[in-house]
Amino acid sequence: MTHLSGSSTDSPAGWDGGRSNGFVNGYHDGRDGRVNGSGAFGNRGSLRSDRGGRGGFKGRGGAYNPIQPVQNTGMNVGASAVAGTAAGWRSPETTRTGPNLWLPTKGWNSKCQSFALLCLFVCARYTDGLTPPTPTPPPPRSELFSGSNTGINFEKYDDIPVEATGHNCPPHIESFHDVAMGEIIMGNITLSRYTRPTPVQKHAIPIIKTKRDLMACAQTGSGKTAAFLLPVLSQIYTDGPGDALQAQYPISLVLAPTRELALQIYDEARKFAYRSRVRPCVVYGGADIGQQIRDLERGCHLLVATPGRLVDMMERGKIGLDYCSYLVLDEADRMLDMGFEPQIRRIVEQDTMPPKGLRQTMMFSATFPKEIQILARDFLEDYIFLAVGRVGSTSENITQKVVWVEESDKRSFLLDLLNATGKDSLTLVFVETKKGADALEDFLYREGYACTSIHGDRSQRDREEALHQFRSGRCPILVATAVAARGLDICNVKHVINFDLPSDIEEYVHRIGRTGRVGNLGLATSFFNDKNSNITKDLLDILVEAKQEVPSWLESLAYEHQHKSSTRGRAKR
DNA sequence: AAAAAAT
Repeated sequence: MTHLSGSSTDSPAGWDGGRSNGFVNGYHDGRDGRVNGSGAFGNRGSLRSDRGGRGGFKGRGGAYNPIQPVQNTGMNVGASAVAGTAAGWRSPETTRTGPNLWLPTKGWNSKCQSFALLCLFVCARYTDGLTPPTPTPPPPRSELFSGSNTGINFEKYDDIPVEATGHNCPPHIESFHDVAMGEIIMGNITLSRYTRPTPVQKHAIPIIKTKRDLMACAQTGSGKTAAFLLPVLSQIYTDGPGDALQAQYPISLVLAPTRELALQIYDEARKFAYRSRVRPCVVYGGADIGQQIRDLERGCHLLVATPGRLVDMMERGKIGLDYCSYLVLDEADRMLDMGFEPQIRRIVEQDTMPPKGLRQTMMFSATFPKEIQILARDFLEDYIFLAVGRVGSTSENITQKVVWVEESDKRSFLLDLLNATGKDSLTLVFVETKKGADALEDFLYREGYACTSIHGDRSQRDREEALHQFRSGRCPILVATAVAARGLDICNVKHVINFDLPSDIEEYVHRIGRTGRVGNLGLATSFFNDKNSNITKDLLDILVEAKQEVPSWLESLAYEHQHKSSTRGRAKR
């Protein structure tokens, strides 16, 4: 979790351990009750044609600042004008002249009755086709907030050196109370049982609250997700939706490299948006697009997405990024590598999203190769670079073992490891190929182990089901490809096994980061043989830095490799 | 070479 769990690469989930079972069978429709259903904006016409794209910014008598949207300009027909007069979207500090739709009417502690009253008010008031986005009714608290799983080494995070560079970097905070995030956020922080911010949260929250662009690097499981969700949601509450009232114009966009990670971030966002008017949505491939569209039409202030499905939605005219003031790239180095970069440029630079400088851009990852940091500057303006610990380093809460295992011995060695594993802990086994994942799962299944597997050739339903079976402990062994390497916050993963080592060190860092999160201890075992010589040097460096035991054969190999390889270091990438 | 990401 990136949050304390939070980041994505870690996500905030870290604190409360695991996901909150917010969905069934891979679909997330019908998760909340609804006041007005969809179709609230029946008279708005098509997305593009009634706004003229960017042209919508003109004629407002002033420069448009999407980060601090002009309030109450009266320019948008319908919904925004109505909301303006209803004082619905203004800062709670400045407006209390009418029922405030953005905040609970009786403050944080009010119960569901006040929500019902609010709904009645909303229904009575908007009978003219100008109904605003549906408020999110409070789902059961227990569904959203599961127990905290902060570990015994949580306090040790304070020993990690922090680097924050850039113009006028605001001071860090020591407590969530040190920065004004509003009663809703503070209440949800309490419900999430976050007591103290993690280092990345201490620094990133004030930076984001002062509306600065940010490139943040922090170890896996150190709370990155919450580090961006909390301040971004807090800004949305404070600023109100501005002109982005219509369902299809999110104020904030979070992009993630895998569908399951997008889903996890969305679940975190729902947690922090509890009892607020902010409505998070998620779109990703492999799931019913019709359901996702219907969900969007009920209102979307914060959108979590994977790139392909988002582009599809944009091309269908279902989502406009014209008023997107906040852009977050989670697992940013992955999002900007060769596979994703064109799609990111398509979304961020070649459509209607406000340009850098007007929007606020935030990037998070546990790894961030120098070359990609340079590329990332294309999307940032006067940004602050934040690094908690060395970029790309691993948590000392993870015990890393590297063992020499020939290909032919891997299976029996794996069985030995599994047999030595406690009953209640989860084991994540990484392999390099999808075929390999299928084969290994079959093997373990035949050997009588309760296991499942996940990879990109599975149906989305199967993928989500496998993850659910694993998280819930029904299948305490998960065989996975790279799809599960980044960001997923699964509490109680005690052991990560690299049945096949990856070819680059970043992948290794993210994989083993599925354990040892938020101060908990974890174990990572990697099978090494002749096929892995490419990662020898980087792996050795990581082990030494994290004060791990280094096998003498690995040291020798690294020494030999150094003398025959001409492309050491980071010439690649 | 492989994995991921739209259909």
